[in-house]
Order: sequence, then C-alpha cells, then structure tokens
Amino acid sequence: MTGDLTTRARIRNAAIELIGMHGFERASMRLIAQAAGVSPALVVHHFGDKNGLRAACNRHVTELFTGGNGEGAASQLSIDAIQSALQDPDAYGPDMTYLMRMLVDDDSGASDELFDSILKGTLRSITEQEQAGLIRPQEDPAASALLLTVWGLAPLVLGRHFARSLGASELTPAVLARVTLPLL
Amino acid sequence: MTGDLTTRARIRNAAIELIGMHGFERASMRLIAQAAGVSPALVVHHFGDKNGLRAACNRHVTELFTGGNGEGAASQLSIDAIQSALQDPDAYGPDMTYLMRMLVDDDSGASDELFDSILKGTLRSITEQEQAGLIRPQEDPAASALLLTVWGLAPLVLGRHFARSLGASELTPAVLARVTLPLL
DNA sequence: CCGGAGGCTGAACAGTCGTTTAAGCTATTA
DNA sequence: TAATAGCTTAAACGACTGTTCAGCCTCCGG
Repeated sequence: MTGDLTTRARIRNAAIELIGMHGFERASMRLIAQAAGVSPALVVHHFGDKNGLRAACNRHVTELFTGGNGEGAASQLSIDAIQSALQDPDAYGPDMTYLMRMLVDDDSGASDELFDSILKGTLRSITEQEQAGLIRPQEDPAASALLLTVWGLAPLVLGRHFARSLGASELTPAVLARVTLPLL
Repeated sequence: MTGDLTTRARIRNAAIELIGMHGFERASMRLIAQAAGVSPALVVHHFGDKNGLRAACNRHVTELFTGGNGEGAASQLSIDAIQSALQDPDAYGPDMTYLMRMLVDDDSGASDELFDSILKGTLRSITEQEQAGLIRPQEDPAASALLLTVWGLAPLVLGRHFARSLGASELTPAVLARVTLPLL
C-alpha cells in the first residue's frame, strides 16, 4: 500500500513523520533521506532545499485535511474535521503530529494561515449550528470560535502529556472518548 | 535591577529568553553567550554542557513558579498560579514563554514532571473548591483536572496565534480579559 | 545505434555546532 | 612577596549541518 509511491512522495512522507516527531531542526536531511531510502542529494534534487521540503510538507498536510479542494484559503479545516480525522489514527497519525508541530514550532506565515483556517472553519461551524437552532446565538461569535479552537486543539498539541497522564502511550480514539464524557 | 546579577544568572536568563523564543536547537551556545555578554567557553565552564544549561533553566523556572519551596515534587504549580503570574507579563514574560516551550518542545522527563506538577496543582484546587462548596462534586476529578489543565494551558501554548487573532502582538492581561468574559 | 533527459549517487564543500585546551587575569590567602 | 584559586578568554577541535558538483545509470525518441 505504501510501497508503490513516487520517490518524491516517499521522501515527503518520511519528512512529515520525522519532522512531526522530532521537530524541524532535529530532523536532518540525512535522517530524512535515510528513512526514505535515498541519498541526501536526491532530497534537494526534488525539493530545492530544506525549506522547500518543509513547504511541500505543509502543502500536502493542509490539502490532506481540506479534502484537496484548495479553493479560496483552506476551505473546511474546522476542529470537527480534525477531531474526526483523529478517529483513524493509523492513517492520519503522522500528519496530525506534523500539523500540531507546525502550530507551535513554525514561525512562518504557513503556521499562521493554518491556524486562521482552522479558526475560520470553527467559526462557520458555530454560525451553522446557530442557524439550525442547535445552540443559542453567541454575543461574540469570534471570541467563542477562538476559545473553541484553542481548547479543541489543546489535547492534540499537548497530546504527549494528555495521553501519558491517561495511562496511554498514544492518542487513540478510546482515550479521547474517556475524556469527552465528563465534559458533558 | 538586572545589571547587578551574577554572571551565572545572566547567562541563565539569556538562555531562558532565547530558548523560549526560538527553541532549544535554534538557541546556540554562541548566541546565548553573546546575549549574556560573555564567551561561549564560560557558559560550559558554569553549566558543564548545553544540557546542563537547560537543566539549570528548567530548575530555575519551575522553582520560580512554585515559590522556591521545592519540598516534595513541585508543590503548588496550578493553572491558577500560572494565570495569575501572567498578570505581570513584564516580570514573568520570558519565563512563561520558556515554560510553554518546555511543554511542547522538550522530550525529557523534566517536561513530564512539569506537566504532572501543574496537573496535580489543578487537581488539588478542584478538591479544595469541592470541599468549600464552590463547585459541585465531580464524578471523575482526575479527568476533570486533566481537561482543565489542558484547556487552561492552551491559550498560553498557542499564545502566538491566540494573541494574533485578537489583533494583539503579545499576550497581555487585557487580551486574556477580553476572552474570559464570553466564557462565563 | 545513437544521444539526450531525468532519476539518482558518492564525494566533497563551506559553515556552524557543542566542546576542549591552554593560558591570562584578578583577587584572596599564606 | 609568592602562591593559590576562581573567573574569563581566544583559538582550535572533530562532528555534523545544508548544499553543490561531477558523473553514473536507465529509459525513451531519433
């Protein structure tokens, strides 16, 4: 399933996994190349330089969670979408980890765009639920959306501690389920 | 006020500020030494190596927020204490930034101890308020404490995005005030 | 058969990293 | 005065970083 990928895609996936796990600085070109089974020179051949590789990873991960339809600025990347993507950790695990790493470790504009995209998706989700009468109208929807976004992201950004204090080693759906019940 | 510090303390403070802002890897020994106005060799003379410097920073910051009485494992480092420390950002700014960086960027056991310490403080705060009748008894206090901790930490860990989407460039008490009102 | 194009590599590049070494300096102590 | 101890430095070390270069191999169109 993963063996018949383009070499370029294999490198990108290795980068996403290593950068997500260890951070951008600690994931060296040689480490990424080795994980992808290629030479370091091939990495720069495909992506120009390390920042180009990071840009490609950013693009791939965001497009993965927005359904690939990049019309406008990152259309539907709400907290709900991320939470539901977390239901299949085997498929999206490395990408989720990379996404969270991106939010806290990347000072570039891509990180800002990502957060704003999630924020916008959450805001739209709120207004939709307002209009459907599921929740009562908020007096300051923007502030509510911001809080909801930040709180929804929190267990993921702090995923390591979150899972560890629950006795689990990873962030599985079961772990999240155990904690959403007391919430209500 | 800050000019009459020990050379060792000046180096440690420079390290806290630079590591907090840019991360452990990006804050090189030479950069820290330059910021402290000393030579790189003096840094290792005082702290052994870079990990020793980090350990000293960890110890200093945690002791700063636990009142220095390190009896037992980091006694009173609850969310409340952190939030109140945030009321004086000019004094605790760099230390807070370092603390948050520690939580998401440090894989060592010190990071785990820090989180567990905050979690324990929050849990005790909950039980205290239960006994005082301020809140109704929780069915799963541990889970509640975990959620409260993670949510309380969220605006700080994501402080850059949090402040930016509020139109502010920094995380000031006024910014936090604007967002705690819709919460209630 | 030929020849160019692209995927791919080993070797080397200059630069930075954390760290070591040897020595200088100042101030205290005998 | 002489020596000892601690703070401080310049210079250099080997290891590692991202990146470049020259060339190999394979496939595909003439």
